[in-house]
Amino acid sequence: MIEPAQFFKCLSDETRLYATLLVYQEGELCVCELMQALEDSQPKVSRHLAQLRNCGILDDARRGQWVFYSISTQLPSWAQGVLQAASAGSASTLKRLQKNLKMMGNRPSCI
Amino acid sequence: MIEPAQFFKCLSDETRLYATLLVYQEGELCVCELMQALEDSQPKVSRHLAQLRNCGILDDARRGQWVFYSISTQLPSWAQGVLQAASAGSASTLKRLQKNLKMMGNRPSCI
DNA sequence: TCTTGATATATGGATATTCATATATTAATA
DNA sequence: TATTAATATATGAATATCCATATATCAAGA
Repeated sequence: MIEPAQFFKCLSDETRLYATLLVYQEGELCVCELMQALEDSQPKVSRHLAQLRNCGILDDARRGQWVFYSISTQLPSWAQGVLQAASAGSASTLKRLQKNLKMMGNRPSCI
Repeated sequence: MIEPAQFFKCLSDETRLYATLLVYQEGELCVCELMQALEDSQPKVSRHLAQLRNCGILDDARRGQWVFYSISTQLPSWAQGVLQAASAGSASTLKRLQKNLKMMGNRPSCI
């Protein structure tokens, strides 16, 4: 079970925060979708996702060549409350990142 | 206005997290009360409080020889939502720290 | 079914930077 | 002068990021 301070440390990095909030909003996203949305390099995104997975914030599941990330089913409800509040606090940034996502062609989620 | 990632970075340290939650629960506390509650050294507590003040999470007010800290009136509501959720996630630790506080003699708040 | 190449993702190593803490000192108030 | 609080400095630990490379999957074609 994740401790509050560790949870906040994970969300203290913008890449990890927005990756988490995007997954929270969208349900699940693969690495290449998150690269597009966040406009970041593959190794950078991958490393941060690994950290979120190791902390128990995200689950991963491979389907074909893609690895999809979703909010961990183990995440306690207080932490989901934090994500809800953080989404409100990041509304304008999230809107921009979700626009990046929509502009992406050939999204694996749609196959 | 504090950004979500910066806010979470501030709460990612246990001293700052619990100092903030204690102030959130108690209304206001001075440095020496927080030292007792957190069982930490004065410079350590002071340094973290300065950081919380600089980030706009806490306000400070000197009354006589004591400096009292309270939740900033500028703190946006999404951030207060996070503190509410974090309090639930830290319930057992908070209970222990508040016990330390109650055991303290000569509390400035009571004068 | 065995390559070959393309795409997707993860990781090792190197480096630079940030951060927490301890100790010592200073400032302010009573 | 005693108490309370803030700050300066040094040090070690943690962290982020980059580049290069490794692994995994899939799609074609022989």
